[in-house]
Amino acid sequence: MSPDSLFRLLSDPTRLRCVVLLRMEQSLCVCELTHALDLSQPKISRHLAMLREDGLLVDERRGQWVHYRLAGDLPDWVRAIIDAAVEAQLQSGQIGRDSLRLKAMVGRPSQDLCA
Amino acid sequence: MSPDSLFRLLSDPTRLRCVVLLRMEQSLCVCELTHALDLSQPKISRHLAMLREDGLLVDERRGQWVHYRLAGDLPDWVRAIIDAAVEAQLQSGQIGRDSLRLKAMVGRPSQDLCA
DNA sequence: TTCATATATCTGCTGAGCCGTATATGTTAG
DNA sequence: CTAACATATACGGCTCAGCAGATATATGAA
Repeated sequence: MSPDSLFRLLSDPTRLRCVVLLRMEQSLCVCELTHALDLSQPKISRHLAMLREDGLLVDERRGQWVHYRLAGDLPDWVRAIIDAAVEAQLQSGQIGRDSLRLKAMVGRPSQDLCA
Repeated sequence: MSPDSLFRLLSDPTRLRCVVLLRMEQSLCVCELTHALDLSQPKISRHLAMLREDGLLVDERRGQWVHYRLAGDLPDWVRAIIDAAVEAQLQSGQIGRDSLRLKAMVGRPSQDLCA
């Protein structure tokens, strides 16, 4: 993971929102992210694939669902940048809107309500 | 300065190198950056203008030269991201190459050798 | 003024990146 | 098996960011 790669990845608002939300929620499946960000499934899936291919996220299939989370072996400077992005998105209110939609989602696979 | 803006700005390798070098050197004129990054003057100037227009850099004319430096009123999360980028570029060796060319430059306006 | 240097901007072009739609793949239930 | 759901990917189109090269502007010296 080079600085160039990370900043290129985070330069897209959709990818930034995914990364920041995953940093806060530990792990989310694609349908949860689709719902939280209020975007189409192929769009979310495509961006998650980019983040995965560059090693920023890892995926894990649990039954029908594929859960994504931040990779565990990220360098300190990557974590520092992500944490600063979380702080910034908190101030901008972007996270508020996204996590509000996430909490309002019914039947979330991550919440064992139907998994 | 929104997170989206900052990451979009830093997603270009040329802009990232400018910001990181300015973070380390405090203040540099356009010709020093052109020399250090070994890129064309119009290219450097265009990228500096983008960074200035979004408030990340400020410029100051001193005679023939225009010096750029990081803006003084940047939010903490912006500084945190820039500092992490410096750390990352140090590890990647990118800074080494750029500042080596900078040090090798003769007649640097910032060094009072000819200013 | 005229020349030299430093910086900024304009023009035209090309490729990267993003999108929506459709479809393929994988999983589970019946 | 088929149907329903979740996810991934392929396809085609489109916009825009970045580039090189030329030129404009600003400052200083002679």
